[in-house]
Amino acid sequence: MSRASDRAYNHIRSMILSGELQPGSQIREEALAELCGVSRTPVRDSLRRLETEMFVRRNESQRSFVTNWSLDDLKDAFELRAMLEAHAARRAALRITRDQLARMRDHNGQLKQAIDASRPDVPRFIDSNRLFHATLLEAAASERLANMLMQVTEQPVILRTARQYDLENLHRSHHEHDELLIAFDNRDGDWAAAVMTAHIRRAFHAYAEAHSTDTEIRKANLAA
Amino acid sequence: MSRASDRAYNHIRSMILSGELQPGSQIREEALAELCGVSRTPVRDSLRRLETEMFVRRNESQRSFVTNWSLDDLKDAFELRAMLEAHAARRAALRITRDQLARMRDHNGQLKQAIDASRPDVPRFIDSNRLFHATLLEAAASERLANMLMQVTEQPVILRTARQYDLENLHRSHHEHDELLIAFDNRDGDWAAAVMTAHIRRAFHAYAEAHSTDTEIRKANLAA
DNA sequence: AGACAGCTTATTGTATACAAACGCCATTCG
DNA sequence: CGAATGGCGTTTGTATACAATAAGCTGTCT
Repeated sequence: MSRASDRAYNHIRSMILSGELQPGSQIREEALAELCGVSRTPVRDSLRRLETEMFVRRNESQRSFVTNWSLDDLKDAFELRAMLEAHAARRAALRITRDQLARMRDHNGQLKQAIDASRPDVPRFIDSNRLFHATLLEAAASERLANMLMQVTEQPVILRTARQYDLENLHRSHHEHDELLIAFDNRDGDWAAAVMTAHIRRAFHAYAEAHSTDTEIRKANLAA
Repeated sequence: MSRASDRAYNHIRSMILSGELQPGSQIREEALAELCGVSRTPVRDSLRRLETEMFVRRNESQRSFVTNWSLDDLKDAFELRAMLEAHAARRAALRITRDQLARMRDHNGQLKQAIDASRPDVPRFIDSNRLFHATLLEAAASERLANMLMQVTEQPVILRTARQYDLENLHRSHHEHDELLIAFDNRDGDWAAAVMTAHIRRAFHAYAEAHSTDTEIRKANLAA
């Protein structure tokens, strides 16, 4: 999309991600337009897009609100993501090219370097991880599947998950990716799908654990 | 959405479904605006929406075209639909209320009446079928899943599938629905998911068979 | 006091004018 | 002759003004 529209979309999205726009709060088109330095037209486009991505919700009289995520919503998104990624892995196992496989190996190598450093390089981990999954999706060769996966992957809470991984989880990710690559080598769709299911579900588990700890800490702080 | 915008959306969508707008053809905003009797603004909204639903595709320079479906795309959509509906069935089996179950039974009863008449009432079959699946989706209680399923169910080719069922397939649908209801009664998610997978895959098989027959006939006509 | 009607204000929806981008075609230069 | 370039027409993007709708408020009537 064009410049103003893109700018508005990215701006609003990042304001939601950063919490600058609080979950549940109403957002008005004109206010956003001023914040983004564009007119209402591109803002409206962005809001429609963010609405389909479930970042934004509209009430019965067309007013927009930042979506307020419950733990159930999150579980839901992860469940769907696990299913879709497993499906993608199965398809990829049957279709992946030598070149794509080589690129996935490379991305996983980069990922390993990022976590083998004296201090883990989390941004680099996230980037390699993203590229790994993107290449897998390319190998799965289903535009529709790719679109759907974006919808469940680009959620605020999911985006923050990787940052909450401890070192052990980072290494596990690397090993799971490795196993995935072996499954691909063997063109074993069932294996690939199973590894991927476990991979995503572990990610959810790691998040939920960190989250519940957070919640407990927050409760403790409030009590004090 | 509001009146003009809705009107434009439905109008354009139905023109695509009816073939009035040919697959692959370019569509210009202003032309559509005139056809719908509205300005470009609501037309643009509609195009964005139809684009996320993959009815419309845009090239790299933002021009819009009616999506042109390949058999692979179709297979893809059915595969995803089978997976998502099975997931929905599994969730529904664990959550469905007495009321929802009663409504599903009722819809399936209506469906039976539609096909037991001396001449099957296909529109009524389609409507009961739709309500049956909608109630299942309600029982599955995942807004995100519902949105995704819409995306793969509302496709032109899929919408036409039901019309291509022969009488035997109509009856099979009824029986599969019945089995699903028994699985729900027993709160057996695995069973429900398996029945649903078979249900959707049979639908695809029926479509593919009719389609290939069509194609063969067309080829024969061209050869003659 | 409570409820409801009518007015006022806030917010979104639509139309339209203008700006920008892009494709196409012709023309020119190597 | 072919490729590059520049202008023209077409199509989409953006801004803005105005219309429609919904929410909130106030005052009145019961």
